[in-house]
Amino acid sequence: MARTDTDTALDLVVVLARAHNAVAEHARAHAAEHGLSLGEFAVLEALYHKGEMLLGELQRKLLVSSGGATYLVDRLSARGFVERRDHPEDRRARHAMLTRQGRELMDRIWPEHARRLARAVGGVDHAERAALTGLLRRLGTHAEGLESGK
Amino acid sequence: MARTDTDTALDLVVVLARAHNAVAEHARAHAAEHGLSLGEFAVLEALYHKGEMLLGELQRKLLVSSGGATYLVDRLSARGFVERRDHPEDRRARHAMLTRQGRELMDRIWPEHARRLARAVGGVDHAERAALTGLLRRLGTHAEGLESGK
DNA sequence: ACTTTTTATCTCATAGGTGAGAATATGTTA
DNA sequence: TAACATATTCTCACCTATGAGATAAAAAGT
Repeated sequence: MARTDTDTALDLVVVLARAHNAVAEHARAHAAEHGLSLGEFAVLEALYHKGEMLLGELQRKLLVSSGGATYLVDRLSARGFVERRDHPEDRRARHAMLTRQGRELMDRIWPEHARRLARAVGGVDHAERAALTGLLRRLGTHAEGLESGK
Repeated sequence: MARTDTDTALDLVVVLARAHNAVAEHARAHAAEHGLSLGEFAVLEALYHKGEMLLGELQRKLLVSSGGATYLVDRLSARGFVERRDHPEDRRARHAMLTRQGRELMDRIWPEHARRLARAVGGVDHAERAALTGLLRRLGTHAEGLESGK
């Protein structure tokens, strides 16, 4: 029986989900070793690499809801890794930025995190990785561009 | 400044997550149109294509906790799409299976679901899809095989 | 100026899922 | 048989994130 385009598309969706889950699990496990959820780690990582960000920027970058951004920054503030700062010109807006503690934490754990992710995707070699990244980028961009209805 | 293997690995992790999220969002939106969460839809789909399954099999296939499997089957039972049935030989175990209603629901909505997923991954053509699927399968298998610690 | 619309964050009720442990059944071993 | 280990589902307390609405500020329109 002939395999249709739809069949191969569904296969792709399945392996995409499995691959993502497997990689995310490594990230989750490492974050958990330091008492952080994946969302919390993602906030720290974003601030670590971009400096300070508006909550709304965090929200869009991490693909969480507005309530979610508030929640994550609250939790990290309570533990002293992040602090809020009022925006100098727009009084609606607030920055989130790493505290010294937060920066030290990331100095300590980020290299290992990166190493583990590199190991997690180590099943494909350098050249394959480049091809895979290109195809996934195109796939993602296309899927994001479609209206979900239709 | 030279891009290291680690850099390309991190790029891959990022686009993998974005691609997966974008595709999953289409699935989520379609399931929601029929009042189903993604987890609920996944249960129906599994039972639709595999016939009846033990709750434990569902749990492993859907990557949810034992509590999660119970919860999902509970909700679908309450709406009459799924029913539990005792296992004939192992009295610890229970099957979940679609009711006639559940089967009719899936007859009605599955083709459209498949069509939407095919559209969502339509950014890459047939040949690319085959390559992508192969690479992702290898990536996922490798990542699943690694102990999360180390 | 005034009104309206948009933008940014926060609050809160709730959905959805986790994971430890209970309850029960089965399999294994002294 | 008794004791123990393992397997399966279910219960329950809890965690994380959502989304609608509140609040407030800024921007745009009249």
